[in-house]
Amino acid sequence: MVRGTLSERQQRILTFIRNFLRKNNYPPTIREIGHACQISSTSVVNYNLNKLEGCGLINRNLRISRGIQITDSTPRNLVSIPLVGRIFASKPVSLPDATSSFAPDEAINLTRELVGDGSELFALEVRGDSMIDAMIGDGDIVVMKRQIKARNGDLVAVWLNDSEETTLKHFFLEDGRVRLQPANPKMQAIYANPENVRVQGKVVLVLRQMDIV
Amino acid sequence: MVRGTLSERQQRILTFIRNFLRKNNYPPTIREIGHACQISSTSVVNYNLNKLEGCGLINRNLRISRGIQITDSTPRNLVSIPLVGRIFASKPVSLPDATSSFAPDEAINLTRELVGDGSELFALEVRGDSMIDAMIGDGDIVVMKRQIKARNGDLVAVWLNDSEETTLKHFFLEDGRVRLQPANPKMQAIYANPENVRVQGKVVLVLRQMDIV
DNA sequence: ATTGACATGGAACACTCGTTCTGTTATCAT
DNA sequence: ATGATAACAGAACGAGTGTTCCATGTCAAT
Repeated sequence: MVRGTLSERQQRILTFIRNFLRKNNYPPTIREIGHACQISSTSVVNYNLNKLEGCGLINRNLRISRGIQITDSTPRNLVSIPLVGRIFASKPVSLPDATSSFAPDEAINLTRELVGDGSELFALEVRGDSMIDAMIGDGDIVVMKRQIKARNGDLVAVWLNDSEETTLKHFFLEDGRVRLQPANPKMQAIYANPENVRVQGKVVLVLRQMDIV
Repeated sequence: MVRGTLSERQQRILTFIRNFLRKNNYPPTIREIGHACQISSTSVVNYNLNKLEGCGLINRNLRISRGIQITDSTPRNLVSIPLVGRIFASKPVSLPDATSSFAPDEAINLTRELVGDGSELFALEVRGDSMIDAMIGDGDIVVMKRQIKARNGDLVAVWLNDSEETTLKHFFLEDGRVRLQPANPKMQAIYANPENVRVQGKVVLVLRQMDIV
């Protein structure tokens, strides 16, 4: 049976499951479906659920209660990224404590499509225009992956010992020295001694949110 | 009971529920939790679940199977935003057809926290460095809300009739003329006649994705 | 009319699963 | 010691829930 050849009942069952799932975060039982769709018999619901599974629209885990999964629909794989603080050019980034928990409103939720499935992610809000040469402005949010080493070309947050500041630059290790290249091609690169450069993390994603009316 | 005063068992139960939910899209039963956390007695699981509910970390729907909801954590409200094309400075943006459907891989999923619940959203990939004065670089993705009129201060995509190009600028209508202000404060504003300016949409969010290892 | 595939109802059965009850252990203040 | 309280274990009960079987109705093809 192909998609499109759904009976009206099957259509209603499917949308009911979707709505129920969105509202309750758990799937309905056969009897709940039947009640909502005016089907008195559990066997009929079961019958139509099997049809829907035949179409590949749902998955059923037999013998367990509420064992219905909707196959299509939006990818549910969200990552909750803690917004651990703000980044100033004059201070090193304060990295999150691995054991600490964070308030839920201080987190950014993004899909895995965007940030991958790696852990060790954290987000910082940029303060000031000091990162403007990396095309990152005041109020922007940078999602970073905590790592100590950088590969050539990575956009990383680095702490410079001598000038005592944190900046976001593209990292290159060349001829025994570190070249820190701004993203903006009009601006000059900085050269530094590797011992004076401490990599704090690598930028995975930049997010700038405008006012929503 | 306050957060942070969770016993190790309660902590493990909570994370197990999270993982189970992410994997199966339906909550576990008391016995499944017990099995995973090495708790032989269902009453103990029940006991700790009530504790967790007391902290407000979960909600329980009594008497129904798998009736556990996690209160914090992932908001399920995703918006699928069609990636309708690329934006070049030399061309007007091609707006999406309202009736056309789009391939699912050509969409970006974001939470409503980030983009609001408005419709009329579409995304464009920026090509070239022509928008660099708005701190938007090659490869960036701008999420836009389709609208014809702009309010002062909005970052909008505008088509300039005389110079025949599209740029992203902050929009100001002053003294009968339009001031287009780059985001980068170091750069000069452009002044134009209102008849020569056609607003194509307002930028809601900018997204820059780096390479993920 | 007859057949057969398909969709439906109703009921009974058996397993799943939340709840509750009783009892045990450990800790701590009285 | 004594009692109170928190945390735990085991068992049993009953409601929740998926499954199965049999009977009924519909509709097109024969």
